[in-house]
Amino acid sequence: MDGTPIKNLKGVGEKSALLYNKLNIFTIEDLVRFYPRNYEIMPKVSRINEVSEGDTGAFLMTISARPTLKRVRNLSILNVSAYDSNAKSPEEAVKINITFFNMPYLLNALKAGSKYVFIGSLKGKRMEHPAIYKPEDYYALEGTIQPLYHLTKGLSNKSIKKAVRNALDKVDISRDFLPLSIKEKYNLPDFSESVYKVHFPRDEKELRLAHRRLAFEEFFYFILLVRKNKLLNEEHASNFKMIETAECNRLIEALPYRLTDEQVKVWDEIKDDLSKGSIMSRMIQGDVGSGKTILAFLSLLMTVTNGFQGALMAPTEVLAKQHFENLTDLTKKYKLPFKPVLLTGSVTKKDKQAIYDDLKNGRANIAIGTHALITEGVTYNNLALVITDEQHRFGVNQREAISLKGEKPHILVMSATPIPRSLAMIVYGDLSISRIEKLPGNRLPIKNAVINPDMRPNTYKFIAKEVAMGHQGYVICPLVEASEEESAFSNYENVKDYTVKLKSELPESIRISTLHGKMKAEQKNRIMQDFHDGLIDVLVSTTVIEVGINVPNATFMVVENAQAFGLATLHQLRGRVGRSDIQSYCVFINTDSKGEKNDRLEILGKSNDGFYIAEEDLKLRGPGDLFGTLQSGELNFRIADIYNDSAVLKDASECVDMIYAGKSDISTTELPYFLDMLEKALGIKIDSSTL
DNA sequence: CAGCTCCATGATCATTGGCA
DNA sequence: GCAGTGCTCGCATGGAGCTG
DNA sequence: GAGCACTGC
Repeated sequence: MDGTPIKNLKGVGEKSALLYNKLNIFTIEDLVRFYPRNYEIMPKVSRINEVSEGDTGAFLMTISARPTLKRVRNLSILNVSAYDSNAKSPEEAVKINITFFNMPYLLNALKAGSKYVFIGSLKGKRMEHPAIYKPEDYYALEGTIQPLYHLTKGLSNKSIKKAVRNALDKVDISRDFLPLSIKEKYNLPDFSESVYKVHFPRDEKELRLAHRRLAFEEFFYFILLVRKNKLLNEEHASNFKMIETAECNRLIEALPYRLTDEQVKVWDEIKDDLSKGSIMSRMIQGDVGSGKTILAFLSLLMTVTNGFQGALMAPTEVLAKQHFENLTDLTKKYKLPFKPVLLTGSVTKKDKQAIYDDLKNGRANIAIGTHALITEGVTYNNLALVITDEQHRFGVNQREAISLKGEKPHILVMSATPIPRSLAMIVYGDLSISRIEKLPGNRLPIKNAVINPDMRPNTYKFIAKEVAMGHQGYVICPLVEASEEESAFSNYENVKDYTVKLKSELPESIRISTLHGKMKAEQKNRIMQDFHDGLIDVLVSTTVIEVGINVPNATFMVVENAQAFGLATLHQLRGRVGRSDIQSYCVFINTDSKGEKNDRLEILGKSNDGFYIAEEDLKLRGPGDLFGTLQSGELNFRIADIYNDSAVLKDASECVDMIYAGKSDISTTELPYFLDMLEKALGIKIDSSTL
């Protein structure tokens, strides 16, 4: 393809090249593969009275007089009056007023008598900031789907669009990484065509097809990589073969609780992996609170007692510190042979050096920290086990990086991200998966209720009752404070007003406080601390309540406007209660008048199992719900999304399976080319004798 | 905490229509 | 490399939410 | 008005 620098494109000079660099675009190819973030449909031109109040429309208007320009302090205001160009006579034409702020140059651009298409929403007979098109330009765009790109300050959507168009003309994207037979089988268009159409589709059908094609390719190569990792690990004997040690059993016996059957089962699997002589790559999936951490500690214990080192990586410093403290406590309490060090970004250089030394000569046998554990120049004496907590930040490539780092350690991944089983098997295909589905025995399942707004009084009574029993709880609202203007969210409850409301609804003795993202960190911490110490009974909050915050005495949660949240978020939120042996409750208030999203809430009402919820959630999605709902944090693909494109993911997986099973229809003529390409482009080797 | 992107917002007078 | 011309595209600010 | 292409030096 084309590695020519972006600067060589017409219209892109020094300055904008730098801006493109900010978006990670350096070459023309990068630009061409800078896929839209979303799309907009250009409305068809209509008459004023054909569009209902508040909706966006396109109107052909004639400017009736030279615009007027006013200044108020630093604000320049431009008013334009225009009338419907299609009216039989100017006298009876509908007149509207259009306002632009801070765009004084339009004064001379919009000439009296000339016609333009304005796109915007009418408020009565006024519009603010419509987009302006010359009629002849707009008729070419009418009804089309236009791309919306990620921007950076200084680059407009328009300029990127233009640059992409140029680039598409210029660059040669005739290469195609998918063999013909596969394309035919799965009905996938050519690469070049797809790239073009994902930017500039003629209609939705074309867009979907192009998107599917590109997603397929992305998944396809991803899965090949995963597969390669899997083989790599299976093939190689481990240098760290372990044996079961008495210490582990001693710890299990000494713990104040018993491991659940599932935990025992997973522990057996881990022991087996570690002792059988090949490299372990295992993932433990389990909801928050399912008891993964103790299994991680046990694995580390086994490693240490075998005379090796272990590392535990957490996604954030805070979590790393928590792990470190927990492990240190455990070490003291049960006299375990751990000699842990904490290694995070904020450790000073001097201390770091000492830690490096300890790890290198083996004086420390456990390293706990963030990403820094593997990326920086840390060397270990005999690192045998790497555990990563919260997989999602460490993709396959990192997994590969870990195993490439000198001696290949065993890898254990812990994840609380509930991914439907069917998808997990594909995406984590290089890992053996263990699941912990039941919560530890002393935890009672949370009782859920999905209710209508008119049940609120009962809810308040319920809150009062719980508090009277000495319990605490949360009330979650979608917004921080009321927005002045009406918008899609204006009907939602907000933290500030709701606190006031609750105070009046509940007995005065109940201590209510608020927490939201706009507060200073220090203030937030204090409130969390107070809540933790039982000085607050009810905490009204947005979704900021820290993940990992653990207040066992919190037994109830009320979620206002529950339908406004995603299932995953709600499930995550609910995880804040039910953290002890006291019965906990979660109330979802559904204020959706049409009752449309009830399905999703019903799922939550029915089950506390994150995996079940994820599975059902997936079923509820239509084939390809809107584009542009990128899951954050999840395995990030350029264009594909494992949820929205789950069908494509399955196709691609099946396709790779066929290839490995030697059942692919790749013709013998293109096979060598395909294998060659795989190896050169991606370093993936497939033994051609299996094909 | 900082830095960034996205998104909504931004100023009146005058006019209008319903109701006491 | 620099100066001059003519082209296209162009707002500024603050809160919200995300990431390093 | 900023950036850019293009021209002419």
